[in-house]
Amino acid sequence: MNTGTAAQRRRDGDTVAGVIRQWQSVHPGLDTGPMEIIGRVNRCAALLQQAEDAPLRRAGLSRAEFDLLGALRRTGDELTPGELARETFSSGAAVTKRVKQLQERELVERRADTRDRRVARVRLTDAGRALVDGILPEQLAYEKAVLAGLDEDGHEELTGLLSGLLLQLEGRLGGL
Amino acid sequence: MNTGTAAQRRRDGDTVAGVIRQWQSVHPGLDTGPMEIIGRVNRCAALLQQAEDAPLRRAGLSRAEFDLLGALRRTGDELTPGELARETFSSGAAVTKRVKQLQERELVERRADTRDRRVARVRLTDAGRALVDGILPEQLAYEKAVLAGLDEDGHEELTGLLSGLLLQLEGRLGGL
DNA sequence: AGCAGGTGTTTTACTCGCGAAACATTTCTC
DNA sequence: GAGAAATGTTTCGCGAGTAAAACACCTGCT
Repeated sequence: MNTGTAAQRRRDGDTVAGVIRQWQSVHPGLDTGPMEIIGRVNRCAALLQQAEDAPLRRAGLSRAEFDLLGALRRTGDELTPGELARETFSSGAAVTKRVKQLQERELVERRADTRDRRVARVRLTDAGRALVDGILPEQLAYEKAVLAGLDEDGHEELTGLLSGLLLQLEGRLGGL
Repeated sequence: MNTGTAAQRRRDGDTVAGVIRQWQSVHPGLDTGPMEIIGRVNRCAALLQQAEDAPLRRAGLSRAEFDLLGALRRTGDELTPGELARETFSSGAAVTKRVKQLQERELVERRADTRDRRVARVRLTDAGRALVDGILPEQLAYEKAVLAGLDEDGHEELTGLLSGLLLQLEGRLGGL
């Protein structure tokens, strides 16, 4: 005897489903449809960050610091504080502080731009590059393990759908 | 002439696609597959929070405060600080502080439990309930607008897939 | 050239959240 | 029923992030 599809059974089983049921019972008319997706995106992100913060802290880094180092690593080049702020979604002031600390730990270097003396140029040291290259595969391996519960087709589909959602969000915010 | 499926065009167009390309060009061997999903989940969550924080601040609330009020509202009952901490994913100390502030604004009340004098019981005032009931539909309407870009079937599918991912994450973390 | 306004970065002052320790009360154990 | 262990909450000290002001430099106008 089966009470529904596999997707339905999944959907009724996570914590977000419980939250939505609570809202429904308190506010019977409310359109809780969006929560089914948005609530789950938020909760997934929160749990993922929580899980990935542990190995980072073992390496002596906060997530924000790792994001900064990662941005430098993947662009393969020097970035200015302003670019780093945009790239890592944080304020300029926060970047200033983080760069100072990472510099003291000799993970990044800064030099003055010769053309425009307002701007600084930040780049990874060899130690900084090595640190990122050591941590990143660990993170990816953990993520791969989490995703192993979904089949191949699921990955494809999920990627496409999330991409659509993300484009909506980026377009909508970019438009303002 | 068409260069690929709609999903592919979407996938190549968002900012996460650009980040992944950067990693690939700097680390050609790396298995960046997980980023296609995890990276997008994280970015979606970040943009959503950013978008939804604005209306909250207009109402004089932080996201954390709104989460606390929301937990009280949807359970329909009194909660202890400990329960609120678990429900809102934050530390007990943070809950203590927030309750104190919300109490000063007369959005929540506290009374002592008669059975167990260690525990406090926190509940919404009428003003607190009205505030949540005013904000929530606004949030849901915004979310609905964002999701309007995806079709009906997309909602169903996305919900099911995210739920599967979330179950993995909750099981994995719960097991530790 | 000189200065008005724009852009990039840092400093300042403050808020917020956390972990650890302290405190208060209950529950277990003998 | 007295002490020990467990449980629930609050206080304390600190680190991190923000917004706004201050600062430094560039650029275009006259």
